[in-house]
Amino acid sequence: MSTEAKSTAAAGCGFREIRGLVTELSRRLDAHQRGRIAELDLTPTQAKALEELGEPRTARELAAALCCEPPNVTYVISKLEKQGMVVRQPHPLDGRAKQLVLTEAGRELRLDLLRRMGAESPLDHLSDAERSVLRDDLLKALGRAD
Amino acid sequence: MSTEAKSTAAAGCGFREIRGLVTELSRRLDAHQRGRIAELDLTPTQAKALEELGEPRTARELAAALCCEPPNVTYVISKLEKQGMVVRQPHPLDGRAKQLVLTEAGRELRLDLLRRMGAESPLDHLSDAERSVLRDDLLKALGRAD
DNA sequence: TATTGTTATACTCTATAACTATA
DNA sequence: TATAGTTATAGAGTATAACAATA
Repeated sequence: MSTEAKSTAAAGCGFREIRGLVTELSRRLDAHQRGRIAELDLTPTQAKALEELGEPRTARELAAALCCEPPNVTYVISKLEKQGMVVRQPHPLDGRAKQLVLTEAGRELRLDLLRRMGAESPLDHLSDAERSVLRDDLLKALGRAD
Repeated sequence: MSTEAKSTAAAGCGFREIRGLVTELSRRLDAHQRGRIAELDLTPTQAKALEELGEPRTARELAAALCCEPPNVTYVISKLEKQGMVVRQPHPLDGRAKQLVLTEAGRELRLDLLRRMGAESPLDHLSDAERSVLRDDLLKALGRAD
């Protein structure tokens, strides 16, 4: 295709190639997860919030977990509340805060979600040994090999 | 299918752990690229378009490459055109279409971008051998090992 | 009649600022 | 005065529909 990228790639395997592979794998895993999430009529952010609410959290804590600002938590939680999946309860220790707590339906939905996400995966064709190797290499790439 | 979906996960390394590692690595690589892109005062989509325009493309082709709809190409290209990086030329074979062609400044910017993106990377601490192993594992995970 | 690119428009998501109620 | 959550509002980005020019 283009010649300018080959200077670095030619030596061994270059940054751009690995970046492309990681991106592709990431997209494939994400696509799989989005499929499971869509099966339950959830948006990705709703699903993330649902995952985080295994234990009650304040809006502030949830915002930190979701890496977003508090108004966005209000936005997402309001939708989940309308669907009857979560309720806002007064915080027992701080009258300003609210505890976001899953309803019975919310807990069921969360378990359903986690079950679906773990059930099948685009990595199923790998053997246990291959997965183990992949994990170790990823850890090494992230600079925290054991 | 087993009712205990985590039986394999608990034993070795599960889907969720690898997904998390791949996502983290992907985010880290993306963050690195966003840094390089921001250095040139570009948005990620502009950078992607710039990369794709190594050869002239029609808006339709660029939309396919960027996985978006044609109006969004108009949106992005109009910005790049205002910055003097690209021009819309009549297509030699189809009067309806337009060829999106980089200007001299656009070509320079594109090369600068590619050079910066390849210059350093969050994978620099890996040896050539380790990178090679990582690449092979990723290819295997993607189901197209050599 | 079909297709290319553009315009007009709406929707989603996210961010900042202002407001309230507690602390 | 500071903090938690909400509301109001604005911005970027992406989508659909309607349109003009061309095939």
